[in-house]
Amino acid sequence: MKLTIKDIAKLAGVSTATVSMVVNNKDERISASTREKVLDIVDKYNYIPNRIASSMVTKSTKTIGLVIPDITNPFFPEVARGVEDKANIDGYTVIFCNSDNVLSKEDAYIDMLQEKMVDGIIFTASSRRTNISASLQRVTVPVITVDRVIPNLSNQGQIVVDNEVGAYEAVCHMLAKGYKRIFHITGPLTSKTARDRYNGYLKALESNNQQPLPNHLYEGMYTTTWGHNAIEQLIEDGHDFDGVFCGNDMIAVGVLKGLQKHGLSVPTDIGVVGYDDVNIARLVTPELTTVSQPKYEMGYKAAEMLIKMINNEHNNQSEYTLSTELIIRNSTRT
Amino acid sequence: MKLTIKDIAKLAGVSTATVSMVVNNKDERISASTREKVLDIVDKYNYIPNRIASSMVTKSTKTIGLVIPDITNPFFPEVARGVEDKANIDGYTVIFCNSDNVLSKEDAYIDMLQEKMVDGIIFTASSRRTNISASLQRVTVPVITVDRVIPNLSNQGQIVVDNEVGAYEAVCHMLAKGYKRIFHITGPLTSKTARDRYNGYLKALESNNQQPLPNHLYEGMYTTTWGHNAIEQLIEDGHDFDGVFCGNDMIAVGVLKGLQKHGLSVPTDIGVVGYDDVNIARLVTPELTTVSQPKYEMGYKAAEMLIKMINNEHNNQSEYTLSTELIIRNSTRT
DNA sequence: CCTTCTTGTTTAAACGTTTAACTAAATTAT
DNA sequence: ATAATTTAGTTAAACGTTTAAACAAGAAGG
Repeated sequence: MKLTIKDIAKLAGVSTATVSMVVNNKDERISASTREKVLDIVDKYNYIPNRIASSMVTKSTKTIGLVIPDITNPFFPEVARGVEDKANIDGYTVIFCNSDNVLSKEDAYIDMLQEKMVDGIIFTASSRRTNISASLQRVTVPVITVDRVIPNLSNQGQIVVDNEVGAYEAVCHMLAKGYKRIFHITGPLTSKTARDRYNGYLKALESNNQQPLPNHLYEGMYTTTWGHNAIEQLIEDGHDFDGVFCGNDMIAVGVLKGLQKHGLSVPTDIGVVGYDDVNIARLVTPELTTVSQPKYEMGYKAAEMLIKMINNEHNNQSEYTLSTELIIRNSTRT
Repeated sequence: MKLTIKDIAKLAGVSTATVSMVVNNKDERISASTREKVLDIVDKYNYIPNRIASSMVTKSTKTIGLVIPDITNPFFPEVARGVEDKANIDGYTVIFCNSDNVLSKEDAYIDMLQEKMVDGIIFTASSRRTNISASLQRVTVPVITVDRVIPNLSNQGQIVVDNEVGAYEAVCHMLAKGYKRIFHITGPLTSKTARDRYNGYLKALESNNQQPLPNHLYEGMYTTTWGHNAIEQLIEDGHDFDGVFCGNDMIAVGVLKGLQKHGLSVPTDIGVVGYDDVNIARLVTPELTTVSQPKYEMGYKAAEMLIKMINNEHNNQSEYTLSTELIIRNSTRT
């Protein structure tokens, strides 16, 4: 039988107000003896306050929603962990939702979260989301978008990463190591993220006085399979190349496999650089040189910013830019 | 301004009961015209029902808690995804919690989930949890333990995997391929999981008329680092070996790296087998032969079982055993 | 000794739903 | 025409908290 505050009040011979005050440490005005009496009963009967009921009156659920494409994608566990850690520190709880980058699923989740009265939402939207939807329009709580921006959404904070600089540095590194004919294999250029990386690549070539090669761009998916296919294609196309800069690590791993299959040695013949620095990057052979994104920090900062917005300690339209770090391993020459 | 059911009722010129009935499709007794009138207003004003308030009266939050050690461990994202998918199908929402295998964190989360009135909990407990804690004792909702069992916990369903058979088959495969001196590198034997795998290993030797080698067991952590260290140690110890069966894939990856460093070729000189079949297994070189655990299905089944228990469609003390599958890749001879 | 403060506690309304019990009107049965 | 039944909707209590306002009793001030 679950005990309520009323039961405890009766057992302790006080009012529910008193019990409420002592269990919430709002007990400046409560005498020490009463406090102890109440606490004894609470302990003895294992009283568990019903936060649903408190939420009704306080209008705060201490819950935030996290909408990501897919926790199974190695990029997201760390982000999620960052979110959860910061949330937990501040007494928040995280509801997590996998949208598979499907707009209708995203919207359904947004509605669900609103119904559950979350205090705020952290959202990595599909790159196909070109404008605000009805569900998003209904959102009244603060939203932090991470790595993606939702056009026309108010009450939005943003966590972004400087992808252009990250890509720029990576490609400069390749050029510095003597790779001269570098191709770019990437995911869909519909996302700003992908375009920024591509631009960084182009700028690096430019500032090293190189013309981009003809047909230097292979656009596909963010998967190992695509990486593998793309490099096969590239070889088949008869291109003369000695480097490939990849849109993410999964692609790079596929590229590594493809090159290996064709007996091309990395890093001696060909240099390969990935993006993200997922755990796999350190485990493949050769270990992958890659641009590390601060995944955990992205999640952590997102939660931090969101909580500040929830508490009105933060202006409503703000942006936080994190930077990347080039991790040099063994898929590029030393 | 957020509208409540009262506002909608007033706008539609009906009672809140009527609105409630139509938005919940309990409207057999409502006339078509009234229903339409209400629905129009609901649409027009973007009414979002407050599920917190409903929960108060229905005593069901349609929320479940998921407590795992660490989403960052590549084993768990798939489990979590399985849970979330099934939960979502049935209209449940998932609160996720990372315990880092720390008992006090586990307990704190269990308490928190109870306070938030979750309808049930899915729990992968630390292997150090040898008995039921005060927090667990307070739990009144159903709990499904996955891959771990909590002694003396009532109202518990269990999802387990037949690890002994999985290990047995793996080691039999190695023996069949001609590996004769197989060592076992694993994580802490405090968990039943680890012990079952070890027993499977021993049984396989036995049924192939082999004595276990002296000092055949290296017990450490479930990490790449430990795998690497252990194999170094093993080599240093001067053991004559031609195979290693690993407690999980992370260890196996470390072993692969160590072997490579010492110029030992896999699978020709040495056979290596992992356990779990995390995504990395397919990406290392050589691709890892491993025992696949049905991770997604474990999560999915756990959610399914939990939801059945919540709806009292399932007996309270039940167990579901899933089986493993040996995935033969290139770290063992063909 | 009366008034005013202070301290400690209680009262009761409010939060936004659901739902059992009730009612009024319309229909059917007798 | 009246009673019984059906249909369509309403009323009001309940869920378990928090918290502003009220209150009672004792202490201090004049």
